[in-house]
Amino acid sequence: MKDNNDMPGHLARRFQQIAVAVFLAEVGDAGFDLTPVQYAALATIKANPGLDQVTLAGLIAYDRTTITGVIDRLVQKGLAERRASSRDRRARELEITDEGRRTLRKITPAVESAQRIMLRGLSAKEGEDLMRLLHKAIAAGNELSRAPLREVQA
Amino acid sequence: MKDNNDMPGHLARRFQQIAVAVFLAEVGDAGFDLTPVQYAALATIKANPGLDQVTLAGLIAYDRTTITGVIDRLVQKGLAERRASSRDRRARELEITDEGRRTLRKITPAVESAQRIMLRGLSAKEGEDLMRLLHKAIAAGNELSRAPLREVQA
DNA sequence: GGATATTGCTCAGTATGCTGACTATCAGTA
DNA sequence: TACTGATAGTCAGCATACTGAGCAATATCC
Repeated sequence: MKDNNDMPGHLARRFQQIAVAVFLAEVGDAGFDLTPVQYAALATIKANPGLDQVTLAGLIAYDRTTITGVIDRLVQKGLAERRASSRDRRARELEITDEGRRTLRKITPAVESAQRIMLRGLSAKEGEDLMRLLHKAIAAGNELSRAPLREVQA
Repeated sequence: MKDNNDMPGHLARRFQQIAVAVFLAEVGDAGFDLTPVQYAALATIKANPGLDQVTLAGLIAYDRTTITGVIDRLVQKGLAERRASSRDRRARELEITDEGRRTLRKITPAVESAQRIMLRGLSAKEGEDLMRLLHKAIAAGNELSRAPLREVQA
């Protein structure tokens, strides 16, 4: 019988599990309380001021029902703001706060350190290969999850 | 600013997200209601009859608090049994049921199909490379998560 | 043998992720 | 303008994962 550990799905789960643990440890040691998911959302809000929740979800491939709670927590921590859109009364425009900007800036070294640690078993070339292969597999499977990645339309 | 999509942590999350979606779709189409996590647990119980929950958790790198619920659901579906150990009254010995065995056998094609689909963007060699690199990164990071992989001691 | 430490398991609480349903709103069309 | 369909967001419910705490039982050490 094939070992679980030889299945890509199982390896995916395990790598993700380690990645999250490393991220939380590094960021926690730096004195911040922010999850990988919250970090990605906050960084994307900063890079795309005023975007709505669906667009944000598409940019980081989160489900729209997941993003609601993530933003709730960012708002609750004072890192982001959610306000009604004037163009479309269904939509909420998202903005990063000064506090959010400060947090992002100060947290960056820990985030970068985490990315290095989760690849620490690999050489530089192997790390690049892994990222390239993951990218390729993800691109091919993008439409297979309920929350595919969506580019911003011009 | 570095794009989220260039961070190994983000790629890990996305690949895992797709892997789970593909698994559920293939297994669901085959007429079964089993998650990737439940499948791995059930297959590991079958391969190691009578093992206790902590050992099971170690073999598939699940947290001990997570495994409780997973087993609850396997038992509830009639696929596994949990009974008190005679050697150690704290421990629960796990066994697969006939129904569980039948399910595992019938579900295998769908599981294998899912593994192929999640790598469909890659050539055979690229797929092997990805698995090898994931393996290596995971081995180096094994102790960094709360739920590391543990071999069975002889 | 008895105190102490460790271990197996469970539980409460929190954070992703998903399915499916629902409301409010907008867009296109007859 | 009224109808229809699509879209933005939320909610309830379920399944991982984790933190931290606790209980019961076993192991270890003096």
